[in-house]
Amino acid sequence: MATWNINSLKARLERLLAWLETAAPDVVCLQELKCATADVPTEALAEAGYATAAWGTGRWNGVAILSRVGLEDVRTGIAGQPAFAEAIEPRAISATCGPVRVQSLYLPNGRDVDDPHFPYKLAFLEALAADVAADAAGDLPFAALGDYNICPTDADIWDVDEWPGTTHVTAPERAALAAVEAAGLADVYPRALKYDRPFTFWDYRNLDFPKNRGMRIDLALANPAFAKAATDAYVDRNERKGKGASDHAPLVIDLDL
DNA sequence: ATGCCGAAGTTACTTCGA
Repeated sequence: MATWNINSLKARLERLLAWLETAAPDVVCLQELKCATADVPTEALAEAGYATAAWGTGRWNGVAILSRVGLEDVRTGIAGQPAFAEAIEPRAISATCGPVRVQSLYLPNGRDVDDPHFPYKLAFLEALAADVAADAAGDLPFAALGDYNICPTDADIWDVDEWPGTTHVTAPERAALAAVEAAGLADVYPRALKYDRPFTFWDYRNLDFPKNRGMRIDLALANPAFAKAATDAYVDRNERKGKGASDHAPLVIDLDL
């Protein structure tokens, strides 16, 4: 099982297909497709062995679930999902893949604490907390995976004092995230493949990746049945290397089900 | 080696991301 903000499905397709072959995940949650549903390369993914459920509207946002173990009961969006600029954005999709149910999430960035995008982010999290409650309490292994655009603690950013903006680390965002977890989901904390902290995002600018100026903002929030089945979790930082990389690395979770 | 931002709509520049 994996979650990965690929920052454009079209631009990342070759790397995605190569990664699917080497990492061989059964289920992958993708975010930031940056293409419309009709433009999702479902045939190429099918040739790689994966069924695809996707929701995208164009150049921004977009989420998908890839699965080679079944893909049933697909649902787009979340209950009570708030709109932004009068649009319901493609930021959530969920499906049952064999023995697990997963939700692929791309939370709003927030932009700035004074920007309308910030209360939108908090409202989205509030709706999410209610949306996941039933699955969180259920017996079926369930996880809400994706780019939450929040560092849960100060340890989840290279240096909180250097963070030039104010979003991603504020108390209201962390409280809203805690409310999602309070619905019955636990943060599946991954191990780092290098250095001591499992960052999942490094900005393209300022040599942030070579200097390991990263953030852990891609999370897997799991219900007890899912968390109990997790035997390992890590961030595949090798996928952040080289030309044509996404600015996020995949978060991979091994499950024994 | 991990290397100084990238994607996409539109067409020279803009918006967005975290």
